[in-house]
Amino acid sequence: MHRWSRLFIPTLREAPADAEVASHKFLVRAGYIRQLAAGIYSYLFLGNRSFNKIVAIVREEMDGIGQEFLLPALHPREIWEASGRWALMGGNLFRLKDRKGADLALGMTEEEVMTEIARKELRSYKQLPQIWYQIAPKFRDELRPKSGLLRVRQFMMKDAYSFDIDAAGLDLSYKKHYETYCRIFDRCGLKYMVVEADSGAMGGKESHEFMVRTPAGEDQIVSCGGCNYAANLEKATSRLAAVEDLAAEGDGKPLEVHTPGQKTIEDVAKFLGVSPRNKIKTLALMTEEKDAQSGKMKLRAIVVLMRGDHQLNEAKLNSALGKPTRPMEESEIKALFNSPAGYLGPTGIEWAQHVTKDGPVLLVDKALEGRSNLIAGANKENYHLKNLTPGRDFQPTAYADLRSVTAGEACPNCGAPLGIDTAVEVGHIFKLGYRYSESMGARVLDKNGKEVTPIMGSYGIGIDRILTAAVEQGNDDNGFWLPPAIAPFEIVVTPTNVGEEKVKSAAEEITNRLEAAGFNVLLDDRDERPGVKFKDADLVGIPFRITVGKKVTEDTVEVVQRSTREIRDVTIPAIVDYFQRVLQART
RNA sequence: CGGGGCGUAGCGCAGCCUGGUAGCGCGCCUGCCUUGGGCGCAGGAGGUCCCGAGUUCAAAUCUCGGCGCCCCGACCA
Repeated sequence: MHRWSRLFIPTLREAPADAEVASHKFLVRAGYIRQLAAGIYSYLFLGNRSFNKIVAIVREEMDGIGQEFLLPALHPREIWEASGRWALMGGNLFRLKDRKGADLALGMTEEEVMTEIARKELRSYKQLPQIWYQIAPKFRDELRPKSGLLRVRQFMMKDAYSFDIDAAGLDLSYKKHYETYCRIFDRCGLKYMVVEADSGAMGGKESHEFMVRTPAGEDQIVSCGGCNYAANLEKATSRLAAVEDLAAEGDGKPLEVHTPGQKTIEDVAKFLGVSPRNKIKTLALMTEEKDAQSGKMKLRAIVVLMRGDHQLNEAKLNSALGKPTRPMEESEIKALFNSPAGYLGPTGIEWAQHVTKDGPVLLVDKALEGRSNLIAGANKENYHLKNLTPGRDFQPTAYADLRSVTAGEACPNCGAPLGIDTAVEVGHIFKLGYRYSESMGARVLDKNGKEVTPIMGSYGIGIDRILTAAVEQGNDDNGFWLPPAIAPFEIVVTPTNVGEEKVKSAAEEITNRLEAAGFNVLLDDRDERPGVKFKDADLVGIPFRITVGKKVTEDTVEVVQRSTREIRDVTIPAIVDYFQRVLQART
């Protein structure tokens, strides 16, 4: 029997001053977690119980489609070199040296280790498909850990990897994960959305994120109220209303206009009496790439054109270019384009006509494709150009979707207005493709005895974030309530006065019977005043409370549902039946 | 890495400007009392004032250096 008086459940009346988000405040106040260092937390008794329940659900569901491994967290530099990520991951990868001076890394994901096993062991198409997973700590040297358990340096991840002979096989492995993830999050009692996602630094094509809406989240998700379209802002698109182009002025050729001191889009549009929609926003960026001949890194100018009222989406730009960029400095703009920074425009510059060719790259957002008589900087202090038409007055390297969707724009599928919410990512599935199997040299023989590279997928779930998201999803001023499936206890039994023999023994009896029926029950046998015990019961995330008080003389207790505060009298003999009915859905 | 803030008892904070006895609330311990929403009374324990150096007769307080933590931004599977 779990007696509160004997357990370590250090609840706090006040939240630590540095806690900002609800989950952080309450998990600390409720005695679930304690901080060890920035982004590093210990789980105490209640936290660990909840954590273990989540792990059990994930494991049970994953065992339905895959096999569990346990991989080392300490990785030799060599395998990260082999995949190319030693250089790519930058500061986010924890690195250390052993006493001999050899470089090691703490695993942030395990594509390399899993692929290394596949490379050495998989020989034949007959061994495929494989789905291997593990539940293990991951490490990230975050620039800024924050929000309690939401962005941390060490966390527990369920990571899975699939190996298939061909794309059709990968589709199936991916689908299995998609469905399994839905079952996992359903069983954990989370309200979640599945959104199309950008695959970012992972490479690969198709990708979905499992998101829980909360203001504490760090992701923006775009969703449609009219259909099931949902996507991460990094990936989302929308249907734009047609824009009326300006009429050509003069002979229709680019026409210089004097715009003294007008630098911003807003200023220029107002000054010329046009809408920002008829203006071109010119953004100058720099990226680094390897020179084909010398093999040395060199800078490459990237100029991006957006519709005046649109925002550049960095994630989209990154995936269009395949590498990150930084803003160009004023001196660089001057040196490369002989233009003052506020008046840069696309004309009169020899743009590379393909990304593989030398020269500055001109990427133009699709919203400008087919437009005419636009206005942009003239590469000359205090002047802009009218009558600009892409393709006629300048030749873009390429058109691409580079724009961030804004709330209220039309859904690409059905046209209904789109909404934007903040959310926290609890799961992410990727079709990786050949990136790791190729670079690390995994090969199997196919039916025809020919060597082929297996195609991979990778699939993650943040265990800690399931708990955090659940707290974010269910809390009020007094504390939080977890879904029964992941709560440390489903029921807390609160005798109002342990000094009264009848109350005390009834509480014990009820606890015994519920435990015998398989429920997780916490008996608050502390000799405290009722107010203290009620406050604690409200705080610690347990979804049901049984108050044992005066009504024991009538063989009756009160059952309180934490989320709704609904109170119901139940007779003691009926208590087990009652919870079997109410908690029936639990697994 | 840029900007801002903080570091004094387990938690929340005051004291610092203007150098001299380290303080408040909650929590904790003992006793009495009380028992349906963080009771009441009495007594008590608990501090390298983040670390180091300096100035000074004297430093929580002033100066310099370092470390840690939080927030905003940048970054981000």
